[in-house]
Amino acid sequence: MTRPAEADEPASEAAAQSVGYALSQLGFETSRRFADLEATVALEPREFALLRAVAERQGQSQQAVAEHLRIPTSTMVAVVDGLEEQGLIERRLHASDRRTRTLHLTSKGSKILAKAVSLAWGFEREVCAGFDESERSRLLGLLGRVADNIGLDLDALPDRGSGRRRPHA
Amino acid sequence: MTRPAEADEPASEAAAQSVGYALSQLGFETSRRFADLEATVALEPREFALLRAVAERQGQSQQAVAEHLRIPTSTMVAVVDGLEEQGLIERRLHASDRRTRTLHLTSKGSKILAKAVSLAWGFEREVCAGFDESERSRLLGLLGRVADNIGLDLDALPDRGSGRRRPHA
DNA sequence: TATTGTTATACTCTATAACTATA
DNA sequence: TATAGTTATAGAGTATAACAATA
Repeated sequence: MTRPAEADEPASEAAAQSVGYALSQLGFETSRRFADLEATVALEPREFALLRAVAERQGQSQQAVAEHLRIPTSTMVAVVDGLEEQGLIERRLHASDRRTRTLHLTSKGSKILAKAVSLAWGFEREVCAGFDESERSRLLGLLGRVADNIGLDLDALPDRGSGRRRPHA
Repeated sequence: MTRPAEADEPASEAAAQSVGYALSQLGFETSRRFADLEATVALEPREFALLRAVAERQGQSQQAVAEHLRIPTSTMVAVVDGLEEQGLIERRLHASDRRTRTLHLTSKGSKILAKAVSLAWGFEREVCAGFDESERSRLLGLLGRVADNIGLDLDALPDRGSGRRRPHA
């Protein structure tokens, strides 16, 4: 970036011209929209994430999935409870270790997950409406460079620090 | 975008190739980094926003600023209390209406704001490291189109719904 | 003694609504 | 009666740590 770096540049003009601000706003809004969309199939984002994690390799222990998702086990219990009540996953006893519970997708859970994934792709199409393939990959490339700049691994699972974060403004 | 839209595309591969996911992750992370950075001058993001709003036109009523920032007046009180305790702004009595308090930046507040703005620009340079001017404006242009696609006005102040939002994953 | 999962609890953040003092 | 600001309160969400069963 070549933009001037005067410290006393009018703060009010910074917003529209700032990549950081734009990313913050877009991230907040896309998360919100995505959550609203998944609510259509009665899933919260983290429930969606959990379903995907379980689908990826069924029979994982509850703790293994919790670590994968980087949520504390106490939270994990509540999320699993909810999904089990909805009949989307089920806890089973581990073959040899009776302390651990393995997680499995039910057929209903599998159907809901398929719908949820479909919704997610629909959202992606909405986000990228009017982009041809080269534009979309260019955008992904630029975003990847930004991620590198701030040391974020886009392929990794989110590292939710100690909680909530608001868009800066 | 021209990407195929199969509903049952492997969810695990979606992440890295998805603009929505990338935006969500980047937005979360940039917000976090920005907050950490502003903490350097003992400011939270919304305190920074409040300082900017007051600086933009001093003497506004507390309520006017609250509406501008879209935060409930009860929250506003707490934020103003904090900034006043730090000596960055001060409440004054309105000339003619003794119910309202007008907000003013102190000289200390002005200095801190200048530092905070400088930090924000430094962060922007970090985010856009290695980008030449045309790349940066291309990125801003693409992000602007995404914002249009989802009906987000990047020039407007954030509309924080009923609270926290996590990156979808 | 260590580990899996569970429960209890305490904390932060936010918003709603009651309250006061003015108008 | 309406409005600016304040205070009180209740809810959601989270994490920490005590706990029970098993290894």
